[in-house]
Amino acid sequence: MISYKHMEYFIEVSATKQILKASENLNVSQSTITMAMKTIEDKINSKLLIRNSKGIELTYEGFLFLAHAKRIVFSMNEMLNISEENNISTKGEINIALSFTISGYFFANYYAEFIKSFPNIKINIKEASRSDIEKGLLNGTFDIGLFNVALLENKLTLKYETILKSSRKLWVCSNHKFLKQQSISLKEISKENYLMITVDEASKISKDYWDNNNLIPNVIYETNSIEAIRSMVANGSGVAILADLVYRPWSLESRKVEKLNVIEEIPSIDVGIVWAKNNKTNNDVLNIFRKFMKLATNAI
Amino acid sequence: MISYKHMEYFIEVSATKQILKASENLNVSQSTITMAMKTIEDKINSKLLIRNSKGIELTYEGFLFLAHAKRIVFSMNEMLNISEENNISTKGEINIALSFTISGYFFANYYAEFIKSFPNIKINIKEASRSDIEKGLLNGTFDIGLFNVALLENKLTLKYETILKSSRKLWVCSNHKFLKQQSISLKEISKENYLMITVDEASKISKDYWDNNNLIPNVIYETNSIEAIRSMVANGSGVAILADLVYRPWSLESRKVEKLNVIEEIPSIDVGIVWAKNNKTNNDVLNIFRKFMKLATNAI
DNA sequence: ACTATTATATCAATATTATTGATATTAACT
DNA sequence: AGTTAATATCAATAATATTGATATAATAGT
Repeated sequence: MISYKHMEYFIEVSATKQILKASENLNVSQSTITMAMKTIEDKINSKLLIRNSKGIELTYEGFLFLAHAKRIVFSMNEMLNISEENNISTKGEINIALSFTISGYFFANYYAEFIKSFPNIKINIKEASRSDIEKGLLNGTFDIGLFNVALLENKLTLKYETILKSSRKLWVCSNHKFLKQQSISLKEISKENYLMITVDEASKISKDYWDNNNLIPNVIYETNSIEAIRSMVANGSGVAILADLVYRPWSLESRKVEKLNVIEEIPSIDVGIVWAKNNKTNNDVLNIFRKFMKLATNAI
Repeated sequence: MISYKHMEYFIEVSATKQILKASENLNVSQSTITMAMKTIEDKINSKLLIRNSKGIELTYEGFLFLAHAKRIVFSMNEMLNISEENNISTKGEINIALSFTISGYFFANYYAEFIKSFPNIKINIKEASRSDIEKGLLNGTFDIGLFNVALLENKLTLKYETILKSSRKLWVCSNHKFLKQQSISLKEISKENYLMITVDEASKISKDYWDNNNLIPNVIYETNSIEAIRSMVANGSGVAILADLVYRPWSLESRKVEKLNVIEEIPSIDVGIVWAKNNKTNNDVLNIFRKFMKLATNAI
């Protein structure tokens, strides 16, 4: 089985361009490296190295493997240092503001894990509109905001990091004719009954991509409730374009909702963690929270 | 030694919350998992699981480990599929435009690797200003642009992905008094002789962060040449704020350049790969190039 | 054409590590 | 106190990694 060691070996071989030199740098025998390289190539099932009398060269697959290996070794090293962090006892308080969508469909899981892990950090949560969150961050009411940063206005005074991209798909009921098609265009969708979600400026974004394609959806219903749309889609009342973020596979009832890709470019929801550049709050605590959210959401 | 297997085990244990169930799902004995978990904890040197009579719970370290493990397993799976891609024989042509900085300090290595890996893809490279690149992408002259996307203007018609963030630091000579200081502020820098780089709209960005802090640098020299600045900094003629991207550890001469962090927030160079949404060029080729650049630059 | 040099490859012996099955231990219910 | 349902331990065994000695191959210099 390929191990962490194998990858360190491979990285050293790539760096030195010679199996022998790599083995010397790693304090193992040359045959160890030769064998290890062979093991990797067997498992990957493709040649990674071109051996010649001067040393080795990477194949394209080797180059790809190297990129992955470096990432893995990097991640591994971070893991090995986990024990040193030990900031579980950090005390403090953070005021967090969430947009409606983030609050309902994103934050709950992470919140539970966070308070379990950091019992001494008090989190105050408030739901607010994107513009109110931005104002609050700037006047110090909130320390951290979580919302769709595609809409961020105060780009000079607020900093952010995107932690999750969630693409928008077409939702249809389980016996919809679209399910038999290879591809679906906005033009076709414009002929269907369309359910418009209005929460968190979604209709503003929606207008943009319909306008860009010179089309108008046949809106039969407008609502702030994602659950309402889910039900209506499931029983065939219409279709909607919504982010994967708010999708839940159907559980209780028999009727299901299916997701389909749309040909045209539709912007994703970019969930971001936002803070004011000049925020003076206990920085340890903010850093822990930011780091936590990044790590948690990175976990594929 | 921790292996890939260990991580799969750990992920399954986290998912089932029980060592026994995990062992059944993985078709190994319960003691195998118990031992494997112990091996991991020994190597990481911290408890990852809280064992109780109902099963297990993750500690905070366990939660962090899980995030890493998932990423690693994901990366591993991608690696194992490397052999299937096999798009080395793809034929085509791409017109690429680079900003000056990217051309001189970033692209060369990747270019060599790319043409070696894809001998049947012809790459035409042109150096141009950021605004000319944007125009060229929109009118079809260029397929792909590489430049600092912090400056991107045509956000609606061009798409991009950031592939590298390079932060800006203060460069000083090796016997500079700043090297003895704990921290350096823009205010202190404003009293030094300052060397201003003007290439690729750098002075525009520079003006922004000096203005934001209500300070004016004492510019004694303006140049388009990063090499000129490097030499002048090295022999003590002045200091400069430049991106890590263009830093090279000194080699030939004895005088060196040192890099220091500045207290104030200074924007990074965000190297991005940019293309027109409506570009009709052979999409296989563009995808290969984009994927290649992402992978290559991701490799820490 | 020969030889010295500098690489990688092979292979059987050995060392290390992972896995197992049987059994012990533990904590929570009843 | 006894039952249940979980994890922990441990010595035997299986699987894997490493080694040292040796083979093979390509290149450069004469």
